[in-house]
Amino acid sequence: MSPYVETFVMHVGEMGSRWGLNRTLGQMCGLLYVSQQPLNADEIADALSISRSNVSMGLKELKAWRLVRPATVAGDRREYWTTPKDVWELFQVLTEERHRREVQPTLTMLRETLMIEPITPDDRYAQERLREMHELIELMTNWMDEIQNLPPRTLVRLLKLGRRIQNLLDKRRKSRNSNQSTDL
Amino acid sequence: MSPYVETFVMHVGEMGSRWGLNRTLGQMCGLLYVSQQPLNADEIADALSISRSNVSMGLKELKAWRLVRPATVAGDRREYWTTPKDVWELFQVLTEERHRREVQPTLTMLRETLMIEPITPDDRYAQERLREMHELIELMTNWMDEIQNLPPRTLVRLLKLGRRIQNLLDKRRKSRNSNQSTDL
DNA sequence: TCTAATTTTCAACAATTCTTGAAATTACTG
DNA sequence: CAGTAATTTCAAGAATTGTTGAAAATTAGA
Repeated sequence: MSPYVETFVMHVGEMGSRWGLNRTLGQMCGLLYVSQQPLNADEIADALSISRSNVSMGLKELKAWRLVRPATVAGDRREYWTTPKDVWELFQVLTEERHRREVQPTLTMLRETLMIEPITPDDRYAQERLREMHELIELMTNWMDEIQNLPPRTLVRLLKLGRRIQNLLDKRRKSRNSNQSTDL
Repeated sequence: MSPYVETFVMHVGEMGSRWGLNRTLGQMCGLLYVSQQPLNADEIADALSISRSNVSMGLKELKAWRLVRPATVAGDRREYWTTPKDVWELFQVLTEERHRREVQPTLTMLRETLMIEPITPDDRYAQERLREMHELIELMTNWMDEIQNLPPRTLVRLLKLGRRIQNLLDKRRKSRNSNQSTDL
């Protein structure tokens, strides 16, 4: 690894644990992301100075994360690997997977718990807190589902708009109030 | 803890590690969130069956996360604790803190690395990947900064709009193209 | 079908992270 | 300004998580 690449790979390694992966997974991802050519398991092990079996396990996990994909190199029997190279795609995959692991289970738990009838006043208070949390998560989840499928160009427009979104929403509300021809 | 509360607290404990906290921190947060009254350290230790010193360490970390705040109970010398009870506020704090821990360091590293002149073709390719990643993160960061300060009601409107945001953006672009009176 | 290259599995070991009780510190109260 | 209540610190041990080499399984080609 060149020093240039190494700086980056070591950093994503350090961050890996904060992103729900771990150090090795982060390093592997980072390395594959900045490598022009797909790499095979031995090359990864070599570049990161980790064991071949660690790479095998790491690839297995990264497959589950949909962060790596196989690539074939002509005339070579070994499997080669790479990540999506489009940051938007990478970001989308990461967001979806994190949502699946970090949010979905909680949503399920909240739905189930909210079915139970609270008895004591304390439980009724707790239920109210759960209800509000459920509402927020459901709102965000639905929004993400809808947003994910928009073309990146639309998302960039939204991002660049920033807080000016408020003007747009205000304007929309005004026109919907004064006029029946809505786009809803 | 009542079984009702316990279900919830144990769940957020399990999820804690996926949210950048850990099991105990998650449990403490969950417990305080659904408790009508603030709790003191002994009550927390008791409810979660963990040691008093563990609670002390946990509170220290949760303070750093801005997820707990002190509350005074009249006629009691001990410190009492609670979380913000508004899910929107809770969500905002969690998002800000996670951003600070999970994204800011990477942004700094990318900025620094992008200052270095790549020599080899491989390094130039790597730099291009870093540049794209930097652009995306910066865009998202700026957006979040702007969005965070909007009133929750505006955010709810945006969330409920979902993918229909595209219509709105299209309409805006059209009017800006055909007409100089923009709100930009 | 057999062989050799490659990948995966797994149980033992290593490293990291979490938890604890005891001691130290701080903050009240008489 | 003691004396006690409450909190924090810290080093040792417990639990969890990550890493490895050896062996098993798989695969491709002869």
